Amino acid sequence: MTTADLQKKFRYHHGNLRDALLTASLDILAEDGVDGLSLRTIAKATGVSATAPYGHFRDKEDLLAAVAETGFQRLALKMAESAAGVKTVQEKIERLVMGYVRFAQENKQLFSLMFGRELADLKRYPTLAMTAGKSYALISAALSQRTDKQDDARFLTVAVWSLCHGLTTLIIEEKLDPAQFGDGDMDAFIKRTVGVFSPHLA
Amino acid sequence: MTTADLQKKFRYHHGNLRDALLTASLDILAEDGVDGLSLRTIAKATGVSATAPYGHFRDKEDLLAAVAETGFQRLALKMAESAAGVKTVQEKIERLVMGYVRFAQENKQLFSLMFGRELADLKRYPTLAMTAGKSYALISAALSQRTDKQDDARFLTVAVWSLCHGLTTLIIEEKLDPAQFGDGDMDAFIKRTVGVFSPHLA
DNA sequence: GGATTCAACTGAACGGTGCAAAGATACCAA
DNA sequence: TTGGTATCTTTGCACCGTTCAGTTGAATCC
Repeated sequence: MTTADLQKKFRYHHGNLRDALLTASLDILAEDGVDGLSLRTIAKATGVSATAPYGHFRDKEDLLAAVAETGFQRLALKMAESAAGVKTVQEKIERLVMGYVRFAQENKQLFSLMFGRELADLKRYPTLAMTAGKSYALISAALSQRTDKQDDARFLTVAVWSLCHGLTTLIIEEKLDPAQFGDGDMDAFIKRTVGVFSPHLA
Repeated sequence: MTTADLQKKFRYHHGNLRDALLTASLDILAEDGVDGLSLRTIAKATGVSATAPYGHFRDKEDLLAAVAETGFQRLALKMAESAAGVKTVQEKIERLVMGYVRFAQENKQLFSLMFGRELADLKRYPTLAMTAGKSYALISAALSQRTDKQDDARFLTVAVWSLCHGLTTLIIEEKLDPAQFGDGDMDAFIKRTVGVFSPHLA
C-alpha cells in the first residue's frame, strides 16, 4: 500500500500525470510567462521525459487549452465572489468588472494565455468555450435583473462585456495614461468608468 | 543608371532591403498569419540569406514592431476616413468605431500582431507607442468637441476606447453569439452598441 | 506463481526556430 | 588602383514541437 502510493506520487505510471502537468504548467506560467511555457520545460518540471505529455494531450495546444480552462473557472469564481451580496444592478456590474480586472492583474500571464492567439479557435475546444461563457453569463444575468427595456438588453450586454474586456486589456498592458488613471485608486477608477452605463441601469 | 537601378531592385546592397523585408512581412502576415512569420520565411521571400535582416533590425521583435507601426498608421487613417465629414459627436464616435472594427476585419492578422503579446512592452518602441496613440487621439478629440461636462471627459474617453477595442476583439475572434449579432448588418449593430453612450453625447 | 498483455513512459531523431560569430563581397572614397 | 566599410552569407548552436520505435511495469489469465 505505502510503496504503491509512494510510487504513484513520484513515478507517473497510471493516473496523476495529467494533473501534475497542469499544475506544473500553471507554476511555470506564473513564473516565466507564456513564452517560457514549453512542453520540454513542463515535462522536466514534472520529472518526466519530454514526450510523456503526448500520452495525455493531443498536442501542446490541447494542454494549453486545459490550463486556460482552469483559468476561466477561476475568473468566473472571482467575479462571482466580487459581486456576492450586492443588490443593485449598477453595483453588481461594477463589482463584476472589478473582479474581472483584479483577476487579470493577479494572473497576468494566465489571462494573457486565456485570450491570446494560441487558443484562437475555441471551436476546437467545446468545454473551454463553455467554461469561458460563464463569465459572460454573469454579466448577462445581472443585466437581465432590470425588468424594463428588455429589448435592448442584448446590446447593453455586449457593450458592458466589451468595455469590461477592453478596459482590462488597457489596464494590464499599461496602455493607460497614468494621468487618466486618477490617483491610483483602482476601484474608484473602475467604478467611475463603468458609471457611463448608469443611465441604462436605473 | 539602368544597371545600378536593376541591381538595387534584385540585389539588396545598399538601401532598400529594410523596406523590402517589411513589405514581404506584410504579405506573409496576411497570407499565413503571425505564426507563419519567421525570419527565415521573410528572408527567403525577399531573396536574401536568413540572417540578413539583422543588419537592419536588432532582433525579430524589432522587425515586428516596424510592421506593427505601419499597421497603426493604417488604422488611424481608416478611422479618420470613416469619420470624415461627419458633424455630430455621436455620429463621429460611431464612425470611428466602425473604422476600427472594419480595419480589424480586413487585416485580421496584422491587427492581431499589433495587439498581441509579441510587442508587449511598448516602452521598448517609443515611435510605435506614439503611432499607436493616434487612434486614441482621434476618439479623444471627437469627445472633447462636447463643451459641457468636461470634467468626466477623461472617463468617457477611456470607456469609449475600451468598448471600441473590446467590441472589435469580440467580433473578429467570433466570440459573439450570432443571436446577439442581429441580422448581419454590422454597421447597424455597431451603431446600436455604441448607442449606449448617447446619454453622454448630447 | 509464472507468462502474457497492454497502456504508460523513454530515447533518439527530424525539421523548424531565433540568433551569434566569423567569413565573403560589393561599393565608395582616396 | 587600392584600401575601408557597410552589407550580406555561411556556419553553427541551443531550443522548440512532434513522430516513432523501443522499454518498462502493473494487471490479467493460466
